[in-house]
Amino acid sequence: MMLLMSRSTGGYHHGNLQAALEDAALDLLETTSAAKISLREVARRAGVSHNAPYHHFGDRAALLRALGVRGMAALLAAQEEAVAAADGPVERVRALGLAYVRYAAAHPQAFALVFDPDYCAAGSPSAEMSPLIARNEDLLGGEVEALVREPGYEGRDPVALSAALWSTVHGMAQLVTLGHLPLEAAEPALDALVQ
Amino acid sequence: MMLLMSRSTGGYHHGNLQAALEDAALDLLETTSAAKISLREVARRAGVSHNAPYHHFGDRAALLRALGVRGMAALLAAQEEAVAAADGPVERVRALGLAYVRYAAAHPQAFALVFDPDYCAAGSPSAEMSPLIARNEDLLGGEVEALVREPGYEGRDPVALSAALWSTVHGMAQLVTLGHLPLEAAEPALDALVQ
DNA sequence: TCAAGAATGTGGACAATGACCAGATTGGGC
DNA sequence: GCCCAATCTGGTCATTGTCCACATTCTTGA
Repeated sequence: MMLLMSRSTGGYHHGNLQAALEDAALDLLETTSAAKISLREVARRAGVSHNAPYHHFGDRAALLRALGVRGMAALLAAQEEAVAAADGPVERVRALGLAYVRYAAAHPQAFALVFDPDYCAAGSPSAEMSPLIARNEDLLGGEVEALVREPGYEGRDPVALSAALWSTVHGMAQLVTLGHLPLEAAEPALDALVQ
Repeated sequence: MMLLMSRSTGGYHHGNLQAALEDAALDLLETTSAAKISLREVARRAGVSHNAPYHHFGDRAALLRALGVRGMAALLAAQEEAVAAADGPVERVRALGLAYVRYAAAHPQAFALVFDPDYCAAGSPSAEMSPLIARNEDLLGGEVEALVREPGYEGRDPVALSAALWSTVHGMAQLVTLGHLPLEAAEPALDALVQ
């Protein structure tokens, strides 16, 4: 019995160190880039020895990969929520893109981690990451399928259009988080393509 | 006399260590991400002690910033060359975008470094980086000015369109270098927006 | 019930690294 | 020709990732 207890103080055993480490690292990720997060600092924040994390993550990269999965899940959830709240094919695609950009702007380090090839390489995604990526591609693909049946978009290749739209919102997210583009410029820029 | 000598062997003084360090680091950048490049390894490759680089670069980040400037210059040159070789406003914008993506595909680590906030923050660009960024924005902005006078693009806001196109090609470059999008998909995707 | 044994924790160790210091070597300007 | 600044060297230190041996606790099965 007593699954998933969270007795976080006192005992020799932490109780739920895995989640505590991810939480501590996620906290650090609010203000620090993934490259600068040290496993030892995370362990210190969780109140355990510098070696305890190795019983839950094979190495530093594994912890960051787990954070990447969390970030991807949050990014996907933000898009799904925005799509569900929007009316009409054009408006749904617009909402999806804006949600993508806004998530990146709100959590720049987490967003960067999701697409950091040092930890989350697209070539060999983790077992947890793969389905999230697939769901995201399906989400966008489905909305674009509906879009190309709208007047003004008929006859466009949905595959090429999906790739173009993903590129656009991803680039926007990058440029906004980097400071090359103000967040307020994202919406009019997106409207310049999806009017 | 004898400015810029390059006596690279023998003497206690290298002769042109600054450039040699950048070259060595640039070599490493062909196969290794910026985050994994160590100053000591660069010094080893240049055949000097682990401390020599500090006489030419304040710290590790300064060396990587210098590489970022080189990368940005190369990215800009690739675009300028492509634009000069293309005919007509639409075709020039297309060529510019493809050059951007192709440069990234050819030099993924260098491209990533140019936009790595840990080294090349957009908020406080170095004195060498600023004019390059400005030139790149002018280049794109000028081509888009010409584009919006073309049939099919009249009346579009050139500022919003510039931001959108930069976002698109930048996102494409990211997704291609990350492996989320095959390079061959870039051209048709770009054509889905700039037909 | 209670004794393995698996999980999970601790501290110690080691190599690599970034950064600083003092001192050696060199070269150009007076 | 001499001095000073630029350049390069080795030494040192704190931090980090990772491995090892060992301690503690939980669980499981006889």
